[in-house]
Amino acid sequence: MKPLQSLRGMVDLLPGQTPFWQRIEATARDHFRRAAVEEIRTPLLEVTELFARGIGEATDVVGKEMYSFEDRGERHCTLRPEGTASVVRAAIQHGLVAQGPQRLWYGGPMFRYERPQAGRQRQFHQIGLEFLGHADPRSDVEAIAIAWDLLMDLGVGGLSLELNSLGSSDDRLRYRSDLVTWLEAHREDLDPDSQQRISTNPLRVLDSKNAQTQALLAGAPTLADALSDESRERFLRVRQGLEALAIPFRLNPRLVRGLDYYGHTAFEITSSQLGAQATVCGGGRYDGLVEQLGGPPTPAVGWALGMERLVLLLSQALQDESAEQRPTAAPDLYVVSRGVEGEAYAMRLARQCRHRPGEPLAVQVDLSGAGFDKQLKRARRSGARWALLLGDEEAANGTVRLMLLVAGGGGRRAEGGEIQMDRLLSETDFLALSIDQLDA
RNA sequence: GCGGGCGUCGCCAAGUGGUUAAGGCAGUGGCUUGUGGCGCCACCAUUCGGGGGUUCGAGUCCCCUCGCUCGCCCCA
Repeated sequence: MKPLQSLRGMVDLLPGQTPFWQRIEATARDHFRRAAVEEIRTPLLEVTELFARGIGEATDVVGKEMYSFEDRGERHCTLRPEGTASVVRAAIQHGLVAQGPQRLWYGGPMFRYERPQAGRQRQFHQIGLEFLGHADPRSDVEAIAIAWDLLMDLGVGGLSLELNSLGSSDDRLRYRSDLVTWLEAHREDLDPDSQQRISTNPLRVLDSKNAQTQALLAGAPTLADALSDESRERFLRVRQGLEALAIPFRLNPRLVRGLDYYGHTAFEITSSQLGAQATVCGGGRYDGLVEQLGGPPTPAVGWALGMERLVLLLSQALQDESAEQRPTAAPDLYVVSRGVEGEAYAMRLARQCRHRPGEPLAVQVDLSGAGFDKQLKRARRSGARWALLLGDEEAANGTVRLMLLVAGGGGRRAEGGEIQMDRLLSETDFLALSIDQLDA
């Protein structure tokens, strides 16, 4: 029988990886809690129309990247390609926006049918933040600040924040026609992709990666010049807000978001260490979306960050750190036992250690029944600080032999001592014990 | 959707048309039911991602396909 495989672009996270994910998730949770942002969870599956209307029919995401199908009730369903549309839908459906401004975050898998490459999969994971009902430029600033602080706290270096204003929808409409006029006049000098985009999505020509096109664009009308006084003032206040918080940013007049719902503030946090898919976090303002999805007119701002890309950066950043600092799931205690009485004693003791008053220990019991040296070898490899050695003798007199497994000289060395069982269970600072504090 | 590179054991990896597919790590069992980063012994790919073809003979050449990977597109 042929072994089954996961679908293309669907990735398993093995135990060696999950500690990185847990660290990011825990840090994010903590930052959201401290910023009074509440969690919302929405279904992975939504009606297709939500994304078609929310993200935009003409976008690549909707046009060719969605996992869409009909369910048994002939409903048109889509595995969510992003989180914002669902959050907005849920907020409208449950009348959240009517109850005042919402500060929400979400996390979980998203699905886009794309060709996998570095930092891009078909099932990928995002953590996102959405502020609904805030129009003040300070809400843009705070949203960005939360993302920035979170990434800084994770110790991911080499990041830069790029910022732009897309203006109001009127600004963009006006600019769009100016730009199309200009692009048509220079059609011959553009790369084929960009020529194509004049009719499909002219703003995207701005962030073309073609060097010749980029050089040519120096003479094109800029979005900044097309902004109304009001939009300009708004953008200024966002920049001043970031400066006041000492968050460094770089203005990028070419920064254009791919989803239709963005306007005014648009930003990306990118890393130089990621290859082609360099954006770790992206977001901006989307004042029209709530209304477009059938809700009351509601200003909004938000962002999403890509977990896979962040994990990539985090594991790079931690490569230089010592093994001790890297996140692992190593137990505190590895229990080695032999003999009928000893093995029973081990099971009992392990359970008691896991429920120790004050300081429960993470305990792994060796269940192999192999010889002591084999079990000890595994104890060393488990990464545990201590090994407990239990046999019938210890079971009989209520002692345990304790072995310190310390790092050093390229491996883990063990030094032994003895400790009474009640002390093992009551010692308040067990994990900090050193070998000479043992009973024998 | 388009282009480049690559697929030999869980991981790393030799092999480039000739008979039985190196080796290392990990794993399992033993020497050894009782002690320390060991050591020794044994086991661990009827088969080289899959399918066709060329050939007396294919892991090695050709075609298709699947997958991985990097880039384009796009995006987080």
